[in-house]
This record gives sequence, structure tokens and C-alpha cells, in this order.
Amino acid sequence: MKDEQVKGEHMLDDYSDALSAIFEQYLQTDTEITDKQRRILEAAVEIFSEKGYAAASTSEIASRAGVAEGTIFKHYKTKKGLLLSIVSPTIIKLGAPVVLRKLEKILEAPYETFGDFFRALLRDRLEFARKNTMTLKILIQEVSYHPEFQALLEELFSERIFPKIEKAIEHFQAKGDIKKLPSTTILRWVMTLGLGYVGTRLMILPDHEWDDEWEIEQMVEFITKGLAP
Amino acid sequence: MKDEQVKGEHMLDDYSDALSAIFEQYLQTDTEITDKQRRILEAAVEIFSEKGYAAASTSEIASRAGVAEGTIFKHYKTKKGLLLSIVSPTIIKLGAPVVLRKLEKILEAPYETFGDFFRALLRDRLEFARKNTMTLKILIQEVSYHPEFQALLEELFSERIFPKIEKAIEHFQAKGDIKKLPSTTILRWVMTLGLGYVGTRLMILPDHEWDDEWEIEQMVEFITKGLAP
Amino acid sequence: MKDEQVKGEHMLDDYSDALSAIFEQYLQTDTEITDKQRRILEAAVEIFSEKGYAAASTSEIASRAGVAEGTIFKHYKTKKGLLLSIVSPTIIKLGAPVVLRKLEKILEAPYETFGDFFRALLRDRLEFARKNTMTLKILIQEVSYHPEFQALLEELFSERIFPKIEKAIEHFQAKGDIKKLPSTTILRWVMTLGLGYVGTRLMILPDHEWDDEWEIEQMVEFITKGLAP
Amino acid sequence: MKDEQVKGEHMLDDYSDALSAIFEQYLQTDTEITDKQRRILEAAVEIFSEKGYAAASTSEIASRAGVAEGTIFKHYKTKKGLLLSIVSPTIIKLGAPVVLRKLEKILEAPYETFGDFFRALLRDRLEFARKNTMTLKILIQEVSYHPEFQALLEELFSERIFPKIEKAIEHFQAKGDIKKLPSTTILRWVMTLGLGYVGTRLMILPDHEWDDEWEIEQMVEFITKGLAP
DNA sequence: GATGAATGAGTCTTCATTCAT
DNA sequence: CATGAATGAAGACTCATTCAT
Repeated sequence: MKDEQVKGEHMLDDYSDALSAIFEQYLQTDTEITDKQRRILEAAVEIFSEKGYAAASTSEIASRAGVAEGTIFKHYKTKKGLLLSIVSPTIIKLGAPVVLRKLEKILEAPYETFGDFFRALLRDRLEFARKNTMTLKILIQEVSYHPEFQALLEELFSERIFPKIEKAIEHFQAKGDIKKLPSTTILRWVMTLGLGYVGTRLMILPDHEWDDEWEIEQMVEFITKGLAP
Repeated sequence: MKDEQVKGEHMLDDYSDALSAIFEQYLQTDTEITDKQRRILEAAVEIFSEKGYAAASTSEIASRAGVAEGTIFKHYKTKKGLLLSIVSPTIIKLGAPVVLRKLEKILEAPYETFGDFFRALLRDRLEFARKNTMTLKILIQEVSYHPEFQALLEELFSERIFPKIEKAIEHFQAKGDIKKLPSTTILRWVMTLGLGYVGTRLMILPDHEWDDEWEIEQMVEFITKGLAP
Repeated sequence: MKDEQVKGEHMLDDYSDALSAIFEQYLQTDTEITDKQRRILEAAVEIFSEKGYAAASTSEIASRAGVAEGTIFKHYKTKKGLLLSIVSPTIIKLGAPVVLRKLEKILEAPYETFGDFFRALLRDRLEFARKNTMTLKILIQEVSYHPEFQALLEELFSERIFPKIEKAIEHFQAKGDIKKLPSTTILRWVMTLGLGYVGTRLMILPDHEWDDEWEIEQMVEFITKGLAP
Repeated sequence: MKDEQVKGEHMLDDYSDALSAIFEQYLQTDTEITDKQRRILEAAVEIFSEKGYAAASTSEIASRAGVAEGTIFKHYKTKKGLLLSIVSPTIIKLGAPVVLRKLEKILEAPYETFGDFFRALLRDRLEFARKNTMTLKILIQEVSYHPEFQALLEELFSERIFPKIEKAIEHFQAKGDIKKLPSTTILRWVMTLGLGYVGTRLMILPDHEWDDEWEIEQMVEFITKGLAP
């Protein structure tokens, strides 16, 4: 699992086309990040996630980051630019594992059953969300209000993630592992359950005692039985 | 179904205790609403749901409602007061059907199986959400930033809704209808699937062609099979 | 003394000329005052004296008076009109005792010495201030900001009060009772001491224990000795 | 006299205790004042003294100072903060000469008679008031409405100024120079006369021709005779 | 690069005043 | 006469952004 996570986080190499192009403008992938820049980003993530983008003030971000007000604007032309440089990379990383070529070869490979596939995906994304909880919260809250995010997410999901998961679903349907329902419906159930767990786990009741492995196994079993042909 | 919805919306008579007390202060239940007041509320709902509470300006609300800015403040002391008088009633109505005494008597009555129970609840809440889509969107977006909402929701869910649904779950478990898993886990799955459908249906892809009855039936079947003992 | 006070308050009959004319517009001397009007005036006096004219709001006055906001404006065209109808009569009454014809005949009459004259005047005005403390406070506070008040006061003092007091001073100087200093200087000392006592007594330290008679006698003696030729 | 004034203005070194502590928060004693800040203060003093604090608008202050409205709030968090930074230092300076330790040693020193003492004090405070006329006018007008000012003044007068003047009075009484009246009464007479002169001289009739030395001498003589044992 | 003073448009809110009922 | 809903101008204050140092 550790392994997979690492992959999930670093194997962005495949983003070699349109989407990347769109993203690149928001990413200073090559620029070495300075200390002040890092502190600004950290402060911004905290404050955006605490009060929301619109209610956050750049002056509060500056003071929490311990820099002058003007410094923020040296690095990120506008407040919105700051938001973009926080959220955009997260959107990319969000879809990373699914987009991986390896995962494409799912047909030949690692997962015997749909349950295995779901388990792997959920573990991976739970770990990812654990590491990026605040940023994801910002994304979830702000997506409604920023068409750029909607466009990026739509491209990501409808052209990359969904097709591949659909392929996987169809693969397991062909194998007779799961019922022949429209893949969009299955997709929604699966995402919905996963997201429901991750969201409850990390954002709604983070202080509750959780046995992740057990919960994941129950969900796998639930889905396996629910989708049995 | 029409019947049930009507109940869901109007059978608030049972709110005869603590929660109501808390809510009452936000509700002008008896006050006859004037025309301008209605236009203000409508405009506010639209604009809050379009751009979020923090980014909405009272001057824009006033001009969309066709009233002077001062008029808003004659009726709702503050911008926040306006938000509260939109969201608070929705929070109450949100839990209405579950809190009904009738539903408490679920043991003796209407629902043969857990699937029937889920179907009824989902249909009812889908209808409710259809009628209150914008207000619910506001609630979802703003709940993180307004502790009052969190407090109300927490009281509503943890002391009213959850206990009753849990009872239902335990009832069907005792009947041997569903598997003996912790009711919190089942609860999460069920809510998550329902919410996932309602949210996708009304907020994320409202323009997609949906066959609600079919989708609901599939979900009922999925859950029934997935939870089979 | 009681007697004198009554005179001081009621003997306005002599105001038969220019000044009255100016004042009349602000006075509804003949109009019978209604109950609501009285409550408005009382509330306004309280609130103006508590927070000052500029910081007082007509809506607060209305609510303290127990009338509708609009009612104030039915009776007093503007907020300023309300202020005028409170302060203007007080300005008139302020000068009343001195302007009285009787007092003009001071030469023939009641006061043997300058000290007697001062004592009588001070007692009278102390009683007057006691009955009109709040209104006088308003006058003192607002006179700087309202040229109308300055004009009225100037007319009152420079054309009526001062000349008469000066006559009295000259009378006592001629009698050899007091020193031959410029009457303006004596006037200032006398007014200043009187005002200093009345102000301290009623506005600055109203809760202190005061022996008015004793204090007045000391002042009389102080002045008598200080002004001795 | 020049000399004394200088002392009066600069010998604040003795403020080494409680009162200073209270004041310090309002004083930016060390901060170098910028040009814009100075213009803001000047404009504020003018406008506050012309129309009163409540009726003055920050936008008018800004435009008279030739700065943007926001600039005012960069330097003084609120309109009230601006008022405080104008009035508080004046309150301190107001009591300065009396509080000086030197003056405490009045027993051994400079003043032969109570008249000499009064003359020196009056000259000094007249000069001070001449230099701070507008600020003092603001203080006088606003003291009723701002409990902070009342508290500061009360501490200043009742714990510092009055006790020392009382000591002086008792000293001259012991010397047989003045009559044995309660010192509070004498204090009131003396302050009242002084204040009456300063106020008339600078605020009520500033354009009148005044012979300060002559007026002061007359007052000294009046007091001396009036208080003679 | 970093600062922070300065800006002025924009925010929420209050207020005196009007007018239809 | 009395009401109170409605107004819109004005108020204090905040904010993202710029720019000289």
C-alpha cells in the first residue's frame, strides 16, 4: 500500500497532453519554492479551509505566514492565483492513480475481482485524502464557484477517470464478476460509497475512532454482494 | 408518493420539544410574509446559492429583489440573519419525515423490508430536495463556516434522525432481513448512496436524463443484496 | 424663594418684542400638547442629553417614546426641529428673571447690596437649572454646533441680560458697594462663579452631598469681600 | 513665564506610574509620525472641533487631510481610536504642571502668597490652552459621551491634581494667607474663575481685545481679597 | 526579492425622512 | 392623527492590489 501511494503521488509522468497544458500555467513545477512562498501556501491553505476563499483575507494570510502583504502578490499575481496554485495541483493528483498506464493494463493484471480493484483504489485515495485533507476541503467548497475548477474536474473525470474505471467495470462485467448494469450507475455507487467513507472519516468525524481496514473490508463485501450478477 | 411527500412537508406537528425551541427564534412562523419580503428571500436564495454567502453582496440581493438596500435590513437585522431565515427552516424540514411519530411505529407497520423503508425515504427526500435544491445547496456550502448550523444539524441528526433510523435498522436486523453490522456503518452506506444520488441528480448533473424510478429500484436492489445476511 | 422661582418660571409676559418674535416660530405656545407629543419630547430630552444630538437616532427616540417613527415627523418636521423645540424655550426661560421689568427697577428696590442681588439670582437660577438639568445640558453641548442657538443666546445675553446686570453693577458701584472695575470683568467673575457652582452641583457631582445654602452664602461673602472697593 | 510653560509642556518625566500605564496604550510616544499621519491628525482636530466627533465623517477628514479614507484606518484602527490619539495626550498634558514634583515643593519655594501661586498656574494653563485650544474644545465637548475620558480625567483630577492643589491651599491657610474654608470650595472657586477666563478668552470671545496681564492681575487681587482671612 | 504605506472601490449597516394606508 | 414599510444617501470600515523604497 505504501508502495501504491508513492506511485499515486509521483507517477504524474503520463500527463503529457492537453490537460497538463491547461494546468501548466498554474504550476511552477520547475521553480524551486522559497521558504516564504511555502509559508504563504501553508497559511493560505489553512485560512482558505477554515473560512472559505471569499471570506479569507490576503492580509490575514500574510500575517499568519509572517510575510508582508505585498509579498503574496509578488508570487501570486492575485488572490485567485493563490487559490489556483493550491487547488490545481491537487486536482491533477486527484486523478493520478487512475490515469496511470499501469492501471490501464488492469485487464491483464493485478486485480482478480472488482472488490480487489475497489479496495486498492479506496486505500490509495484514502491515503491521498489524509495527506491533502485541507486542500481537498477547499476544492470541494470552491468548486461550485469557480468555473475553471469545474472545467478541469470535468475534463479530468469525464475524459480520463471515468472512461478508465468504466473499462474496468466492463472488464469485470465481461468476466461475470459483477452484474450488467449501466456503468454510470455502478460508478456512482462506488464513488459515492468511497467518498462517503473518506469524507466522514476525515472531515465530518475525524476524531471518532476508526478501523479503516475493517471498514474497507465491509464495504468491499457490501459492494461485492450488492453487485453480484 | 405524492401523499407521502405532502406528509413529509406538512407533518411537522410532532416537533413539540427542545429542538423546536431552539429553532423557533429563527422562524417567523406566524408572521405573514409580505411581497417584498418574499422577493428578498427569493433573490437571496438565488444569489447565495450562485456565489456563496460570503461573496454575495446585500446590494446585489437588493437590486435583484427590486427593493432598496435598506429594506433588507428592515426585515432581517443583518446579512447573517437573512441567511439564517433561509437555512434554518430548511434544516428543520430536512429531518421532518424521520422524526414523525408515525415513522417511529415502523415496527408494526408499513414497510415489509429494509428495501421498502429505504425506497420510501429516498423518494420522499428526493422530492423534498427537488423543491429545495437551492436552499439545500446553500446549507451544504455554508455548514462548515457557521457553527450554528453545525450545532443544529448535529442535534437534529445525532439526537433525532440517527436514533430512529438505527431503530429501524435494528428492527430489520432482528427480523433477519439484513446483516448484523454496526448500525452506524449501515447508516453511512445508506445515507451516502441516497445523498450521492440526490446530489448527482439535482446538483451535479441536473440536465442529464434521469429515470428516477429505475435508479431508485436499482439502489434498493443493490442495498438489499449487499446487506443480505 | 419659592415665590421667586415661580416668578422666574412664569413671568414671561414681558417678552413682547423682537426676541419673542424670533422665538415664536419655534414655540407652539398656544397649541395644547398631546400625550404622544409630550412623550416624544421627554424621550428626546433624555436621549439627546445621554448621547448628544448627532449620535441620537430618531428611531431610538420613537421607540423610547412608544410611538411610531413617523409620528415624530408629524409633529416636528425634522430632527433639528425637535431639537429646537426643546432648546429654544429653555433659552428664553434662561434669561427670564433678569429680563423682568420688576428686576429692572432694582434701583428702587429689593436688594440692599450686590451680595443680596447675587444671592437672589443664584438661588433662582439654581432652582431653574435643577428643574431643567437635562435640557440645559443639551443646550450647553449643542450651542457650539448650531449657529441658531448662538444667535439667540447672543441676542439674549448681549442685548438683554448683560445690559441689565451691568446696570445693576453700575448701580452698586455708584452706591459705593463694590469696586469700580469694568462691568464686563465683574460680570464674568460673577457668572463664572455661579455657573461653576450650578454645573458642579448638578452635572459634574450631582451625587455629592451639598449644602446649597451654605455654599451660596460663602460665595456671597467671597464676592462681597473680593469686590469691596 | 516662557520658562514655566516649557516646563509645563515637557516635564512629563514624573508620570512614572499607574496613570501613565493607562495612557500608554493610546500613545505612540516613540513612533515617528509621518507626514500623512500629521495631516490626518490636523484635519481630524479641525473637523472634530468644528462639528463634534459624532457629526464628523471620516471621509471628510480624509479629504481635508488629502489622503484616501483607507489611510486613516491604517493608522488608527477606528474613528474612536483617532479621537483617542488626539485627546488622550492632551489629558495628560493638562495635568502636567501641577503634577510636577517641583510644584510639590511649593512649601519651601517660589510662591510667597496664594495669589502668586494662582497667577503662575493661570498663566501657565492659559498658555497651554492657547496652544491646544481646538483639542481642549474637543475634550470638553466629548467628555460626557466617552467614559474612558471621564475615567482618565477623574483619575487625573481626584488623585493627582486636586490633592496637590489642596496641599497648597492648606499650606497658605496654615501660613495665615487665606481663610480657613473647606479646600474643595476654594478649589472650585479658583478653578472656576480660571477656567471662566480661559474659556471666555479663547473659545467664546477670542476676537475681543484682551489684556491678559491686566485681567490676571485683577483676578489675583479679587481672589486675594475674597479669600483674606 | 521584500516591504508596508497608500489607495479607493466596495461592504454591511444606519439614518432621517416620506407616504400610502 | 398615527403608523410603519420603504427609501437611498451616507457612514465606518475592509480589502485586494500597487508601487516607491
